[in-house]
Amino acid sequence: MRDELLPGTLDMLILKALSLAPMHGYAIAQHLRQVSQEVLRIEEGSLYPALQRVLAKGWVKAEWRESPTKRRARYYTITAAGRKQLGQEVASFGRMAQAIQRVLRQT
Amino acid sequence: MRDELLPGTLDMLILKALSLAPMHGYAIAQHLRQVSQEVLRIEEGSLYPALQRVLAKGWVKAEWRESPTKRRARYYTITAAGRKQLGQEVASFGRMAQAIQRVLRQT
DNA sequence: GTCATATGCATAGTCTGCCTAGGTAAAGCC
DNA sequence: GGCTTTACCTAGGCAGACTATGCATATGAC
Repeated sequence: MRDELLPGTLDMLILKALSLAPMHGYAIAQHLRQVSQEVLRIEEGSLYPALQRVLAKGWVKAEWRESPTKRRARYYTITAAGRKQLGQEVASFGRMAQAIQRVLRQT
Repeated sequence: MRDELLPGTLDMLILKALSLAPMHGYAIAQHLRQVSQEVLRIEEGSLYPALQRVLAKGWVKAEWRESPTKRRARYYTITAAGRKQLGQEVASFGRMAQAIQRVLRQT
């Protein structure tokens, strides 16, 4: 088990964050960290490759803008395909997590 | 997201199964599949390398015996270190799963 | 008898995907 | 000027699950 993340869930978490509002990469990491109460800490070396992945798959669109702090930032927006993918991943995750919980509850 | 498993949880699931009773590999796979109601399907190419791993780490012991079906089978028994590891992994998984659920519940 | 199926173990090679470690750069504060 | 924070990115490595394959034995169907 890794320390910061359940492997395989990163794309889903990114899509979920973007389903609330368009965000730039750094803000996604902060959002996840905050909402998860510091449990999920997304490293930059994980985050940016993941964003390239979801971009390449057409689940998000990207656009360069200026962040509130005046720096250039790449804003990502979830697409319709991305929302569909998100739904599937959430369902799949729920199924898995429940199955694992069933195993762990056994006595 | 892979189809059959949340990556990173396999060792934990194996240790959990063995914490109930010593078992051979094939039986572990069947047990997990059954308890999870067919959701967790452990492929043999995942299972046996995983058993080697937990064996190498001292979390289980192995012993050749005869299975109820008269075939030779390698029975695994969890060790004290294995139980400790299991406890840590369960705690860690719970923390992660809860954090992810918090993210997914956001609106 | 033999053929299929289920049981049981194992490895080689591949691929995905996260991590470590590095680099760039601008804004704000002291 | 130097430090911290914000913001992006890539190269290289490594862990771990998957596919594909091979071997062997017991049981039941035919």
